[in-house]
Amino acid sequence: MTTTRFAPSPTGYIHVGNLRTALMNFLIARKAGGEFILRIDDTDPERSKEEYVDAIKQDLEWLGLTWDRVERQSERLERYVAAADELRRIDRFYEAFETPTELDLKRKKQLNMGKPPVYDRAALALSDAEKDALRAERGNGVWRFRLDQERIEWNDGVLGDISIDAASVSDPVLIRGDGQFLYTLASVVDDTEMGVTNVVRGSDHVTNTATQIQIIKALGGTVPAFAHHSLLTGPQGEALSKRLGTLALRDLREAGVQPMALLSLMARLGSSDPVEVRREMAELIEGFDINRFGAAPTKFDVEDLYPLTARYLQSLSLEDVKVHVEALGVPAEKQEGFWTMAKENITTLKDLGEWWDLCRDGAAPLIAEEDKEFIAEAMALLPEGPYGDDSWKSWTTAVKEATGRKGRGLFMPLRKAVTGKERGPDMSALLALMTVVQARG
RNA sequence: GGCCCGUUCGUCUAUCGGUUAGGACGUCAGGUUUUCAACCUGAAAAGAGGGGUUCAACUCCCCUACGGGCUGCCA
Repeated sequence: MTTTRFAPSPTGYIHVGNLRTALMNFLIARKAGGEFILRIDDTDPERSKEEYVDAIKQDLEWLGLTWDRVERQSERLERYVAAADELRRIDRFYEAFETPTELDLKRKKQLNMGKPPVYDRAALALSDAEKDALRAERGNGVWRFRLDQERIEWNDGVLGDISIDAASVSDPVLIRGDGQFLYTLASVVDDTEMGVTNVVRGSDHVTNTATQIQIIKALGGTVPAFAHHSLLTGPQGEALSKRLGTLALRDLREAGVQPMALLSLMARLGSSDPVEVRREMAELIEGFDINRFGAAPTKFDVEDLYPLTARYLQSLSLEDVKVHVEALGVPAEKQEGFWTMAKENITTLKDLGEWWDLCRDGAAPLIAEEDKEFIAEAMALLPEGPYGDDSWKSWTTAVKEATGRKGRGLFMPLRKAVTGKERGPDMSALLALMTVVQARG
């Protein structure tokens, strides 16, 4: 069975970058009729917060990314202990005692000499007596996985054939000095034991993947299919991490972005498929193919979400938005007409209020100097509100006869005088919903 | 510095040696709608640079430049 997972660490709110990863994994699982696991990577008790766990779930629920199972790494520590024992047993694990400062110094030296900053495996040469001495002096060391120094290759779902020389990578630390298990080990153990078949993640994990493949094999697991999608950049190509502050999912929700608009973009951006707003998740699932994504960094512009949101809203019926319309206080008999009129002229649902205000209270007129006389004449011909379906037609016909104006020269000044704006809904539909025209005096 | 990946219209991309380099979004211009929007039609718009290989290169190879990632007792 196809099994995928989204594995956020609850150290903050999730943002568009995380969403892209989550969505891809979700779509793959759903398309294959498989299982989608939400795995909370909370091995770090210092930084993990329950509040973020809840927030992540809320954000995913808002988007309809339902998971079949929740797993928490903090509840699986004994599995990691077992894996560590196994690695020791097969002699792929060794304890090292360098302090962070020492390691830092080593790296700097290597760089100065033009050498790659790879851990020199000095600890491998330590005798048991030396280890005991170091342990007594410095406490427990870290545990590193001993890489086989060979080329590690895999066929990546996005990147194609990848080959990384293990000699260019340091033996990864899997257990910290304080005994805490690190991401690389926990992730590998979980993926293997949970039967994860497809791992989609950002290309920032490419090098990890090389070492993880060796660990998986060492533990006797099956290597899943890997796909590393490119990372999102800002519109100028700058690293997105600099802008993530405004790109948390909850901020987008707060700004009025519609889930399907966001999902439609994230499910296709960076692929060869066109970005089109979809009404249903099923359509996104149906058309998704990870192989159609490119390896180059993808520019993402938050602003693109708003036209998509607007389009999505246009496709909705009153039923879909009834609560919002009702919340504005639109009387039942006017709701249908109001939504039909307003939906073409809003970007987010937040804009709805503005149009209802106009219907209820009218608006301060916008009258050009040269139109003053014309508007005065026209307003004299406008009966008192409330208005109905024929009001606009009969009024403009009368104004046309009285003034001889027609076309844009007739309608635009009237639109501005009635609504106070140059752009807006169909005037016939709008006036029918209005109660007061302020320009009438 | 080392390793990995990348670079085609403004944007996301197609092209698996021979194409008028295609599409989508955006932009612009017409049309339609008695007004806005929508819609229809059309247009402008691209192979980072330099070397090779080849009858033929966007496509394969090398170099350079640029972009992204990794190079943690983070994930």
